[in-house]
Amino acid sequence: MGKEIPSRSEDYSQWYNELVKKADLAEHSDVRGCMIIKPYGYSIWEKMQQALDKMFKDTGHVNAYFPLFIPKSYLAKEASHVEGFAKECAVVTHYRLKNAEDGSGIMVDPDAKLEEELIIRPTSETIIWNTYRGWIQSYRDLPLLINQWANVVRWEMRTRLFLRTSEFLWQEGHTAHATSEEAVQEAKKMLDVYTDFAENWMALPVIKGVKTENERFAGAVETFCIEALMQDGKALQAGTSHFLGQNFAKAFDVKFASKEGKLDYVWATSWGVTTRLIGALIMAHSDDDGLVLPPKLAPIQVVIVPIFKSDAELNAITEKVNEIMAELRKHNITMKFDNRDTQKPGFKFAEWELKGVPVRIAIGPRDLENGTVEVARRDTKTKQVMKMDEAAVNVLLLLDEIQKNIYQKAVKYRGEMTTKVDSYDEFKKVLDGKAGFVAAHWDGTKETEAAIKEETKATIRCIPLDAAEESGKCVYSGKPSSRRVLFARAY
RNA sequence: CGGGGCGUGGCUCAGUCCGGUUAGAGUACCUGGUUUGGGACCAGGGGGCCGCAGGUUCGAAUCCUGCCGCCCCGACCA
Repeated sequence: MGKEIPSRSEDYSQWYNELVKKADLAEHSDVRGCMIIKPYGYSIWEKMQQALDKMFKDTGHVNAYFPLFIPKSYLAKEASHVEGFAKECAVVTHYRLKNAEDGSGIMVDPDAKLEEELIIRPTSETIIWNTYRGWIQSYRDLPLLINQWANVVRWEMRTRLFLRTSEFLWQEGHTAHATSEEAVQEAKKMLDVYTDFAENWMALPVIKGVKTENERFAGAVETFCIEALMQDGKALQAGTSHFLGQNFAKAFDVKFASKEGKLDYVWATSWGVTTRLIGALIMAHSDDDGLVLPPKLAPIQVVIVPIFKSDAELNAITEKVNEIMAELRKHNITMKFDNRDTQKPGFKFAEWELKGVPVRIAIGPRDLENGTVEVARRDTKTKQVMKMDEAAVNVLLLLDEIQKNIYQKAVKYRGEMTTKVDSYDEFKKVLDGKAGFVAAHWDGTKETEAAIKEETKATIRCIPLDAAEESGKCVYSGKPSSRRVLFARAY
């Protein structure tokens, strides 16, 4: 983009919006709060889906699909669940339109009112648990490990491309278990899967943790999460995994006969990640020139730009390019040979950098003469000339190196942006100054958490799972605390 | 729903305070030519009910009234 990443948060929002549009990822729809994901943006989601889906399968899960519509009465069955989602539900009340009698156009037919309203799913726990009742009778039916890829609708007041839209795409896993321990283990296992995905695919370091009661998912006993840090110093929840206890089993009367012949409610988990991850990817790695995509998720991993004056020259280059591409294709590298004659090389360089393609190969007459190619990497913006017959193998190594490098860069940034503080003054100073994660002692009460949120807009992102025991005093109340929790302003 | 900002060719905007020729620029687009190792240049061309409706005026993008829409900030949230 050739524009510096702004540090002020409003400017950062605008910069982000501009980047999303310029890189051809998505745009706002005319439909309230909805987003159109354009082909380039969607192809990143497809890459994410492929990787995640394989991880789910490898951990024993299978895919299924449940209805978009949820009868209102289902949603009402779990008290805290309905309370959590009631304010943001889209509701279907009628099933037919008709021509208005006064000729003013089309109108909702008042005679076509539904007896029971249907809610467009904001999440599928209720309809799935209503279904599970019929699927589970015995311990032999357990565990039930199902995932669904779907869209959901939450009527958000304020939307942002990818980070929060009225409709979004996600995957939601819903599992049923015979014991509490097994369910907790499942929730933690899926948190590990998300962590693995974030760090090794997205090159995004995350903190694994537990949510406080205030931030817990509506209907969960415990919410685990991964929290990431964006380049403007704000935190982003990148994924959640919930231990639901027996809440939904009780609400939907899902019992099983144990080996001992006793009847008991089953134990549940649910877990999900969304297209928000694309937003995370953008905000974690982009630089002044545009997107920086980790090679493992880049829809195009290598772009090849020929530099030519004549058709003859292009033909000679194409011959060499085909050899390199054939070699790379053996390793399942996705490539684009940008042989358009309508744009100049400099234009193409800038365009593919904006789109975050990790590696660019340029071949011109000079290279044909010397038997070389120019290889440029997106993350460091450096380039080197190398022998043509070594290009393929070097590019493979380079892709790995880029993947590691952007991860390391993000780790370093997060380290610099995580501050331990021991007083409330310091706490506020850090939040208003460099921002980022603030590790502080907290007395464990809702009231303190709410007061801090009210005064500073910072929330407890999580209680890190690996938080060391450390006695201290709550920065707000001065009461004793046994470990630090992570605060931040968040998306 | 509150606070701020904005609506002018596809996009980004100037012009509005202080009304006055045919409404401008950059960019994108089309044609021709020269170019091509970091976002090309020259020449020509097409494209506007200035958000909508009403009012004031000899005359409105500009002033007044109402409405609609969008963006940013906050409340809500993945």
